[in-house]
Amino acid sequence: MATTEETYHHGDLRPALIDAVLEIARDGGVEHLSLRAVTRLVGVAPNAAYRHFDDFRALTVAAALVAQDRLAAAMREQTSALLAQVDSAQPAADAAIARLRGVGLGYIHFAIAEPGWFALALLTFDPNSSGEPSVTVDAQVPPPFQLLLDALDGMVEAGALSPTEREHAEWPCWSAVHGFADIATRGPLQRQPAEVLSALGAHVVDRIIAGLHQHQHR
Amino acid sequence: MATTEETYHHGDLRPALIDAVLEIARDGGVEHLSLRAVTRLVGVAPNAAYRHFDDFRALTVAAALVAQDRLAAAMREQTSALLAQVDSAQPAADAAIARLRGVGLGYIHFAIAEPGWFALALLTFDPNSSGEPSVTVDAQVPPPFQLLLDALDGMVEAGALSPTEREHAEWPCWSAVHGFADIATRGPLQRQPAEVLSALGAHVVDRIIAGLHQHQHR
DNA sequence: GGTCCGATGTGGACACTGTGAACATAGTAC
DNA sequence: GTACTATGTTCACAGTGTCCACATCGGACC
Repeated sequence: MATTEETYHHGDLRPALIDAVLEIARDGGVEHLSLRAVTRLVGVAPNAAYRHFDDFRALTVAAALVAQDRLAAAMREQTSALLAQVDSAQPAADAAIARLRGVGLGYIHFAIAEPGWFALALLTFDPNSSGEPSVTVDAQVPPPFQLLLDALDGMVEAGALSPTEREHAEWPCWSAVHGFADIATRGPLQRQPAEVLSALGAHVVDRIIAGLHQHQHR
Repeated sequence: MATTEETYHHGDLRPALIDAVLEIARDGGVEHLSLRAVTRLVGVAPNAAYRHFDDFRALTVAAALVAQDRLAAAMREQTSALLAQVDSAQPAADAAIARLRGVGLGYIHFAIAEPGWFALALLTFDPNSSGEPSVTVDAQVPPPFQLLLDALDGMVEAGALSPTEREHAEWPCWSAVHGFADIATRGPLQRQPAEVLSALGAHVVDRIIAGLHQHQHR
């Protein structure tokens, strides 16, 4: 990995620090993160980080954005895999539903497979000091959330969801999927084997998708 | 409040420490919790806590259990309030549904109204050192979760849910409600006004309840 | 009634943490 | 070759949880 020889000046410290955060978060969990552990891993003095980040928090957020991108990538992969199983002869609504399932299952499977990165990805929000209310984070929609919005809009286009049902539909979906990921990761299900979590996660996704339609109670 | 005069021995330190944790968590948030802050508030040396708790973590968990009880109490109140609106002439299924809604709305409203206590209540789980898998925590079901299980069983008894639909139904419900509380508390909705959160929360609860029935997609 | 003893709280110390200020070095531009 | 700027280092400080030795109280025992 060290293509550049060891010098007094590291030369590529900023990305190296972010990588170190990702590595520590991956196999130690977010709670083992510390400025000193990160710089120690890179082989540099703790304060060197302050040339590239205002704060330890800022470093953490920069790495969290990377983790968020990986989460989004996993969701896209899962979506593609499910869409590939849909026969092109089937109605468009089926494909739209498969896409929405992929978004949810991708989120959940990433959380199960990479709990450290998943926890890291959540550190974007938090006590952002100043804060006038904003519907999303910093007027910029995080990529994973954008995937959900697009999938829901696709449902409407495909006729799988009425415009009325579409309203605010992102919140039930996001709540259920994120909530399950949290329960499976930090909550009462945290020690369950991956197969169990995967099966329960699929059940959660199917139930919330079913609930998007506003039918009468029987 | 000091019925016992100030002595060298505090005399009632254990509950006092737990109260202090609750107070700090309530208006400072869980991230401001520290052994030293807690003992400082009580007016005692940091090490005094070690006569009553193995660990700072143990103190924290003890307070978390109290917070969990208060959460459960809020859920029971909300459930009673909703049940009171149901006419006794209405079918039993309506009452069962109202009860389930109360469980979910109670959870969400508590999280919105007391975010510090809510975050504290979640600290029960976590890296419990050793850990063979257990479906619930320490072979003991937390009171808030038990309320959900009872409400779902009540749905079956009232005929509002088939036994097949009842299977694993606790996870979609818990995921959606807990997930929304997390989003509203620590996530992208954290700065929204309480009315907005309350309305969205109600929407989430209604959607997940609708999804419990396994009808066909239209 | 005096004496011991266990329960409870204190003080000091240690290894950590994030962060600020002052200093040192390397590479670049003139 | 000499300045300058970017980038790391070193030292220092306040804060954290936790361990160890000590102080002090209340109650039990003879």
